[in-house]
Amino acid sequence: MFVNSARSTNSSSSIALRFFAKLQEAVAKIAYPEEDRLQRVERVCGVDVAYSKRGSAAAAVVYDVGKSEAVETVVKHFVGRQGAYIPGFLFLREGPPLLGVLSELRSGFDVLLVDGHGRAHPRRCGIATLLGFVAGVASAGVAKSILTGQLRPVESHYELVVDGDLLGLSDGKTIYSQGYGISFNDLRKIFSLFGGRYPEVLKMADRLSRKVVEKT
DNA sequence: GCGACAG
DNA sequence: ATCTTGTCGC
Repeated sequence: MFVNSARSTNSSSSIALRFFAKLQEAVAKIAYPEEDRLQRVERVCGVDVAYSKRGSAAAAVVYDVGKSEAVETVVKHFVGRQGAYIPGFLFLREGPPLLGVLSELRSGFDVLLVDGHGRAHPRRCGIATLLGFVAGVASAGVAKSILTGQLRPVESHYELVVDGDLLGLSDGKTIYSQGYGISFNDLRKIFSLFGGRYPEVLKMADRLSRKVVEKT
């Protein structure tokens, strides 16, 4: 399977991208429950990918929030140049390697944290949502910059809104949004749990993936 | 047509 | 994401 990516990055430029866009729209329709689903958030799993010209490395870290320590770690190195990054289709680039490390994890966790957006996406289905759906686990997106929408101050934090839709929560820097199988209220719990900041578990996954890929 | 555009 | 020197602040 190939996807046009050279000059054009919009969803109407390629038949394949139009298909994937439809997939995102379909998953968005069944990903966000109204009722709360997260009973507890004691263990979280953070995933990230790092690159070099020769290849890439994906890391998954299961982390005990109460003890503030990693429970299990998995890293996989992939040889070869990765596919191009296309705005709105990050999952095409990072989905496969992330699914790879997740499948090797033996520890369980309450929610998957993905470096990127979930519902805060043009089609309401970023990599956090799609990865959670494919892996069959509850998930949330944690991004370092906005893809769509704007921040508006509310109380002591910010809300990410677009056309009147509430898509995420932010501390002004990091943006949290619903992934697969969690309500907005569940997202609030997660946001509060990490004080709205970039979670340590994702920093660990970031450092680990970079460490492995740099020696390539 | 123009600008924006997770990582 | 990665590349990459200097610089501001604790």
